[in-house]
Amino acid sequence: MATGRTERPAHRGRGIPEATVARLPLYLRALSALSERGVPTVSSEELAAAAGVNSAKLRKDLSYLGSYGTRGVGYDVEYLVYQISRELGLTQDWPVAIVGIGNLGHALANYGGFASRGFRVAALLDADRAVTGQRIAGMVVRHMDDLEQIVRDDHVSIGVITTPAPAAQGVCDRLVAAGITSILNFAPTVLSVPEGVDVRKVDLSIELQILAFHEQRKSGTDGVAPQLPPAASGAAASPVGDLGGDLPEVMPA
Amino acid sequence: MATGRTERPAHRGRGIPEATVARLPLYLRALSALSERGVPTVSSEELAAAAGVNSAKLRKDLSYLGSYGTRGVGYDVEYLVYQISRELGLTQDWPVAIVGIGNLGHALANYGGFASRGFRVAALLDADRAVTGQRIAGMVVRHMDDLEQIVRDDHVSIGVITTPAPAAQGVCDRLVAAGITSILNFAPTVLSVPEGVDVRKVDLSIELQILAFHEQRKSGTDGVAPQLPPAASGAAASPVGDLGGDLPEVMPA
DNA sequence: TCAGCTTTGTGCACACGTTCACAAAAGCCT
DNA sequence: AGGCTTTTGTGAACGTGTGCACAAAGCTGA
Repeated sequence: MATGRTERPAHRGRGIPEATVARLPLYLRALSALSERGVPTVSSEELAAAAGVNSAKLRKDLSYLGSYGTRGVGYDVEYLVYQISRELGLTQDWPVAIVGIGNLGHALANYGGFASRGFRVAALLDADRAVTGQRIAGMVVRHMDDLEQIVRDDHVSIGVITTPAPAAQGVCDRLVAAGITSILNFAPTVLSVPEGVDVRKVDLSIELQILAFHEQRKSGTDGVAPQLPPAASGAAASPVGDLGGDLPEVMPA
Repeated sequence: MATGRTERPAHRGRGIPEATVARLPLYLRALSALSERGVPTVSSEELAAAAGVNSAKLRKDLSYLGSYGTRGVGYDVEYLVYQISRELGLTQDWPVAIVGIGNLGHALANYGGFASRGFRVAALLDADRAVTGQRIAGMVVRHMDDLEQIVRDDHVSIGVITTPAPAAQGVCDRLVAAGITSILNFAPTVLSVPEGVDVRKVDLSIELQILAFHEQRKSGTDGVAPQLPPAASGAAASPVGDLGGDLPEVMPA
């Protein structure tokens, strides 16, 4: 690599691997705990254990940020907290808007973890007039009609979608139209967004299904239902009793 | 996208790659929607679009389950729903216990998505006597003291931890001791478990931090804070405002 | 100053995951 | 029947992520 006006420590050049980015918050959390306990320095071995990864991976991850360790000693806790925070962009304020104040939205509004690390719930929104106006976690729930204005006035940069699945794409479109480029989606739906908009999803149902898969493997209950004969593939009727009947798409609001 | 990750060798003998397993629920959801609309067959292209992946990946994923498609035609929707359900172990019942009935536990207990696909909330548990005895979503909240008995009697196979972070490891240990080998952890902590126990985590704070990282990149606000001089490394005060003051561990319970 | 010990940073090899691109299969039409 | 069209299933190339193992760097003590 040559031309780049790299006024930065080595690697910062072009991009930290995505897998590394996903682990930085883990390291940050472990470091914060150490910081609170007044621990001044930590070795890659110790920090890795606290974060639940192996030490080589941790060292490689940190090396993408720069050479912030001291050989023979370890890493300075406070300094590393700062460097990771800066890299993740947590040294600035991130106003968040939660759209869809049902059970989950309600829980998130009261969620302590939200307020930390630079994230701040700037607005609660809902489309239902029976909900708007209520006070939750010290905030008044606003109506979706005000979305664009709220995003603009409060400089909201991250939208959290906790609506029922059928409403999610519509909400997403409005958020994007209002200028938001980062979305955290709790609705069990695939959102389509234009290039440049980041969507991350948190999907309870999917996590459970993955667990079920492994659980089945473990209990050897694997083939409980005898492998259905490949039979006439074109067969019309669902081979399975009811399973086809299918679920009500989740989120009873 | 939730984080989680179940560490595992992956392609073990007759195994399905972990990345594929994580997508099967997505396909299943898309197929269920098609099924409801009465669509009889679907091409890899269409299904891939509905699931938000590319078609080659989808075909390869499905090929791990077997050859369930018909060239020139596509896949039989009902049949594929069954095959994926069976592979994921959703043709059987999975009783779930939710431990920690704070805001989030409460929301999950009422969460419709839980009930679908073979998952069934079998028990709600809490350590606080002020909470136990309450009825939530038609169920009585039981005390942690009854955990072992409940797991045994109701054949609970999956534990969901929604306690404050400091309590999570203890709860986890008890779940494992009671024989549970699949845990979904919402508490912002790294859980350590013995070999053979699967833990997946859902961590709101981490997801937000990952979004913030990308958001920062996009808005070019990157280097706002000037590179802190390496300075006296042992510096006491956290260079960042309050960041160090780690979060109040979630869930005001 | 120098030997000895600790721990980082990273080159390298390998495992895993994604994408391309195409032959083979299946249905359809004349 | 045979050619044409569609679409699957998969080999192979490529990219990303992981883990080992070790040289280099820094500290400590004599």
